[in-house]
Formats: sequence, C-alpha cells, structure tokens
Amino acid sequence: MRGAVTDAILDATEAVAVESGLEAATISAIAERAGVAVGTLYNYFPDREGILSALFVARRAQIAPMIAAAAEATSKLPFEARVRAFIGQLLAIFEEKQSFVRLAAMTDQASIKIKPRESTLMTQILQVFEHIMRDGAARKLFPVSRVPAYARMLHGALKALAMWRLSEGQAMTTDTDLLVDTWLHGIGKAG
Amino acid sequence: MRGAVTDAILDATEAVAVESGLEAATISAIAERAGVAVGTLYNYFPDREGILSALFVARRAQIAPMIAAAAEATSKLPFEARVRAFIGQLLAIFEEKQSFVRLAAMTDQASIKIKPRESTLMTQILQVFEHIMRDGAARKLFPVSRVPAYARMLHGALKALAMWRLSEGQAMTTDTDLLVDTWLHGIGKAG
Amino acid sequence: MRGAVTDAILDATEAVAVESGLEAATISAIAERAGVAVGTLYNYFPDREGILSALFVARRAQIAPMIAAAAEATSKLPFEARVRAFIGQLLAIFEEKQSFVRLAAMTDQASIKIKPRESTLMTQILQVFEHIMRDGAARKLFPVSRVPAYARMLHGALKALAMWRLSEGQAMTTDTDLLVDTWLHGIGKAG
Amino acid sequence: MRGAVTDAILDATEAVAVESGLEAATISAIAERAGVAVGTLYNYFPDREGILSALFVARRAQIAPMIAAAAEATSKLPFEARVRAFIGQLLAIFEEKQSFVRLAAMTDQASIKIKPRESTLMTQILQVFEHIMRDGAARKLFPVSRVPAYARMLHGALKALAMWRLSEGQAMTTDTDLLVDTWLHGIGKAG
DNA sequence: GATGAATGAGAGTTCATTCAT
DNA sequence: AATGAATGAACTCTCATTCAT
Repeated sequence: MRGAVTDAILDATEAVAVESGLEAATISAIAERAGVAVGTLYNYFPDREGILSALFVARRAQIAPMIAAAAEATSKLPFEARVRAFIGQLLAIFEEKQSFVRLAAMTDQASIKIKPRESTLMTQILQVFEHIMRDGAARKLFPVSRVPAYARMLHGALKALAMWRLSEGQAMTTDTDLLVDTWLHGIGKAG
Repeated sequence: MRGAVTDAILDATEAVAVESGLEAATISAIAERAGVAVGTLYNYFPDREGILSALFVARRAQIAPMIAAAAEATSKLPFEARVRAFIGQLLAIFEEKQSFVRLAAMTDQASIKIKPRESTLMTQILQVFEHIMRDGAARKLFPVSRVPAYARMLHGALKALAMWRLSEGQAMTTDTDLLVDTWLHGIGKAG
Repeated sequence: MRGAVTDAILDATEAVAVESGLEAATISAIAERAGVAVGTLYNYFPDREGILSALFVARRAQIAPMIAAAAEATSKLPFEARVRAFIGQLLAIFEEKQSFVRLAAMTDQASIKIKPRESTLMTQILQVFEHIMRDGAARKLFPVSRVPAYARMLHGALKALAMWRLSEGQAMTTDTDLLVDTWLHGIGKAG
Repeated sequence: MRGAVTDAILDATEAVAVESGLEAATISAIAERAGVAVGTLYNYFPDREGILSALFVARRAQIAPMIAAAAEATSKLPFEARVRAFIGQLLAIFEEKQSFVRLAAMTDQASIKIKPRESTLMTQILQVFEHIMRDGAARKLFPVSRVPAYARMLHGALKALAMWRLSEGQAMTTDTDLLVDTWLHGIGKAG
C-alpha cells in the first residue's frame, strides 16, 4: 500500500522535527528514521519542501475536520456556552495531537517558506474565532468592529496558555474555564 | 568610528532576517546587504553565531531598558491603571522598534538554538506581567494561583494583537484600551 | 567494491602530496586527481585529517609488517650479517614502495601535526636499529651507552642514501654493502 | 635604520615558525610578534614567500660564512683530522644557531616551495662533505666513485645525530669523536 | 613610512538531489 | 519501486594582500 510508506516518511519527519527542530529534519535523517533509503523519499515526494508541506497538509487533514466538527457541534449554542464548548474541545484536540501542535506552533511565525499562510492550523482556528465573534457582534454583545481584534486576542491567549502547558508537560483542558471566564468577564471573575 | 560598521552589519542582519527568515541571513547575504566584503564580518564578529547573538543582545540592550523603565514608571499605580499604562507604553515601544519586535516574535518559539530562553525580549515582558499579576493577587483581585496563567494569557493576547497590527502596517497604540478593558472586565465592556 | 574508491582517494592523496607537498593535497585537488566529486570524499572519510591519517595508516599497514618480517627474519644472524641482511631487505622494501617512502621522509621532521611520532615508518625503523644495536652491545662489540646514537646515525645515513637514490631515480639495493661496510669497518674498507 | 625593522620581521618569523611550525607563521602572526603593523611587512617584503625566503637567505648569509670558514680553516689538515675538525666546528655552529638549524631541518625535505634546493644550509654542508671526500679519494683512501654516497651518508648521520640532541635539549659537540671515529673506523672502534 | 580595516579568492564541509543498479 | 553512492552548489571561515589615512 502506497500510503504506508508515505505515512512512515511523514511520521519520521514529524518526529525528527519535534525532537530536534525543523532544520534537523534533513533528508537523510528522515530516511533513516523512516527506515527507508534516501532515494525512496523521492519516489513519494518531489523534494524536501514537498515532504514538509505534505506533513503539514496531512496533519491538517486530520485535525481540521476535528476542529470543524467542534465548531459545527457548538455552533447552535448561545454565545458564552459556544465559546466555552469550542475552546474546551479545542484544548482536548491539542492534547491529543500534542506533537503536531508543538510543531505547528514552532513553525507558526517562523519563516514563510513552509506554508502559504492560509492553510495553517492556527489560521483555521483564528477563523473559527472570527466566526464566533461575528455571532457575538450579531447578538449585540459588542460592536462588529471589534471582531478581528477580539478573535486575535482570544487566539493569542489560548495559544500562549496551551504552549505553556505543553512545555511544562501539564494537561490543558482544565484551563478552559479560566480562559473563557477571563475572556468573557474579565479577570477576577472566574469560577 | 568602529560602531558604524558593526551597526551596518547588525542592521543588515536584521533586515535580511525580517524579510526572509533567520536562515536566509547567510554570511554572504549579510555582507552584501551591509555593503561590505565577507571577510569584514569576521573583523567584527567571531562567526555567524556571534553576529546573530550580537544582534539580539544589541537590540535587547536598547529595548530592555525601555521596558524596564515602563515597568518602573507604572509600578506605583493602582492595578488597573498600572496594566493600562504599562501596556500603552509597551505598544508604543513596539511601534518604535517594529522590525526587531517582528524578529523577536519570529524567533520566540522557534528552535532553541538561537538564544537562552531567559534573555529574550518576550520573556522579559512576560516577567513584568507576572510581576503585575502578583500585585493583583496581593490586592485580592484574584487568587495567587492564577498569576502564571493570567500573565501568559495577557502576554499571548498582546503579542497576537501587536503582530497582527504589525503585519497589516497599522498603528497599535490605539488598541491599548480594547485589550486592557477586555482583560479586566471581559468582552463587551470596553469603552 | 567499496575499497576501490577508498583506494583511489588515498592513491590520489599520495600522488598529489608526493608531487607538490602535503599542503597541496587539498580536498579539491584530491577529488580531481581521484576522479570523483568533492562530496564523495566525505562519503568515505570524515574530513581531510581523516584522509591524511588514513593514508598513513594504510601504507604503514602495508609496509610495517614487511619491515617487521625483515627484522624477524634476520634476528637470529650474527651481528654483522644481521645488519647487512636487514638493511638489504629494507632497501628492497623502499624500492618497492617508493612514493610512500618519499612521503614518509618528507613528513618525518615536518611539524608534528600530521601524526603521533610513534606510529611513523621512520620511527619503526629506528626502533629496529636500536634493537639490533642493543644486540651488538650485548655481544660486547661496543658499550651499551652508544646504542641510541649508533641507531640514529645508521638510520640517518640510510635515509640520506635512500632519499638521494630515490631523487635520482636510481636503484638503492646495490648500496647495501657500501653502507654496511662503512658502518661496520669505517670508510675505505668496503668491498 | 632600515635593517632594524627587517631584522625584527625575520626574527619574528623565525620565532613563530620554530615555535609553532611554518604554517603558523602567518602574516598577522609575524606582524604581531615583530611589533609592527601588517602593512609594514609589505613595505619591506613583496609577499609572504618573500619573507620566508629572505629569512632563509639572511640566516644562510650568517651561517654560510661560518661553515665556509670552518671548511677553509680545516682544509689543510690531513684527511682524518680534517673530518674531525670540520665536524667539531660544524656542531659548534649548530649549537650556536639552534633555532635556525631546527627550522632548516624541518624545512629540509618538506615541500619544495620554500627554496631552490641549491641555496639550502644542508646542501652547503653536503657540498663541503663532498669536497672533503674528494680529497680522501685523491689520497687513495677510497675510490672516487664512492664520494657522493660517502658524503650523503656522513651528512645524514650527522644530521640525525644533531636533530636528536636538539630535540632532547642536549649538547652535541661532545658527539664529534663518536661520529667521526665510527665514520672512519667503523663501530666499536671509537675512543 | 606606518597603520590596520577592507577585501575576496580559496579552503573545508554539508546536504538536497540524481541515477545506475 | 527501492537503494545509497555520487554529485556539486552553497555555506562558513581564513588569511595574504591592498590602500586610504
């Protein structure tokens, strides 16, 4: 099966990159880790760039539907419950897919080489936040002009919190209420 | 004057790195951009590593005191005014030092090779936030256990907002109240 | 066969070094002479140092046993016959392995960078001479105190003679008796 | 005085080369040791090559007359006394000019780059030996055909002995009789 | 003349990519 | 398809040489 080798290559790439950084994911390091020959990589991917972007595409293909499903599943809730539910599910997804999340965050604002900005995991999440915020504006909770800034701020806070927990090896789902309460009601009001 | 060439080299390094990523800041790219020969770089710095870290050290030496001054200048204010004043000054500093801020953010969660975590610009800011949050906890505004998470969330929100404005070429000082009000009182309460 | 390329590289290194000196044996000169690309050298050796020392190790691995065998084969002879037989075989070995002998002599008293003194061809020969001389002293032919000086003098005379013949493109085995007779009985007594 | 700077440069070159090898005698190392600027070297010598060969020429200009004088002073003696006297004086010269002798020996059979073979210190000595040997042949002590080989053998023995003593930090004039007696009468006959 | 910063050719090394097997 | 040795462009760094001051 073709997919098996492809997967082995992408898994190897991810493993090396998470362990030692993207630059350490050389062709031969990937091949060795994947247990195949260097030349084999080129039977499945056009070049190194192609492997890296395929990795991001593949992982996104796994995670994006999960995020989309979380967005969809919570879309009918009232605003506050929606934010809370979506973030809760998001953190659960992050916890499940730790190593790619770590890689995505590492890569996020680094050089633009890797990915067109649009198809990033973090960008997708940002878009859901913008969607949710537009809903909040539609409900007159705040002016529509604040939507982009609100989305980015919440996104940034979430990311910072998640990366911190990740680097400490701690769970992050328990932070949901703290984050959401702060966001909705300000500090000092969390349950 | 000796500093002139040193500055030209560091400026060139910064420019190339901001434009095309740190990896693109090769010795020859830096030399070309700085308008000097390759060998000249080695009259001023021991090696490429030395150029990069000198860049970070030099910029931090410029910006760190500004941040420290902002932290100091606002330290006697009541909590809310303090947060607002510090963030306002921080955004003004960010605006003034745009290109290095961009670089610092790019580098921030990239592989650890570049810098010891402690001496990062973003780390310094995070520490000020933790300090401020400890003050908030001391004033019984929230439990002390929330200090680290609060500091990280505010830091993340600020960074996301600032990087967004930066990438859009927009001013960011005007976001101060939006950010602070949201932070203190939750969304929908901003002036 | 893997050895083929390795050999080509070492042969090329030796050829360049003998022709133009060790410093002229640059990576690219070696590669060109060997008819391979620069990168290929690094598939077989860790670095330039590694090539050079592999050359010396490889050649010594060829020649050292020959010398040891000559030493052994002649060890039971009476002193004079022993000296004569050993030097005769040594000169035959020198003739067979001309280009490396030339290189070994060139390197011999050059800066110490190249090789640990002990594992040198010339050092090995010197040690055999010291051994033989100790035997001479044991037979009361001369005081034991003269052993080191005698060994060095004979070694120096042999080397000078051999290098001269080598540079003239002449045979050197025919010099055996001249050298040995002079050594044993002084000038004017040779057969 | 022009000669003062020239001398300082050559002395510096010699000192560095003896201490750390010829390759370590870089332009800047020489300049620093000589206490002058890099550019100054080029006011006195055309290039690095020029400094090195000037060093050899200068030292030879010092030592060659001493050797010539020794050759001349001993030229009227009978053969055996002549050899003994010349070698005795030669070793005294070697002792006096240790550092250059060390350098000359290091350079002797290394790459040909440095010097035309003819103007070498060792070559000059060899020529004196050939001269002396021709005298011995003229006196019917041995056939004239042996002159070149005898000269080289004696030269090699002398050099090996001298370099050994040099590297051990021992005096070498005391070896005169050992060397000469061995040479004239064979081993085991020395006083 | 003396200075030493600037220069750039050239050295060693890495690694993505190719291709004969 | 799979292999992995061969390739050479690109990178970092050194150092002899130049030249404005």
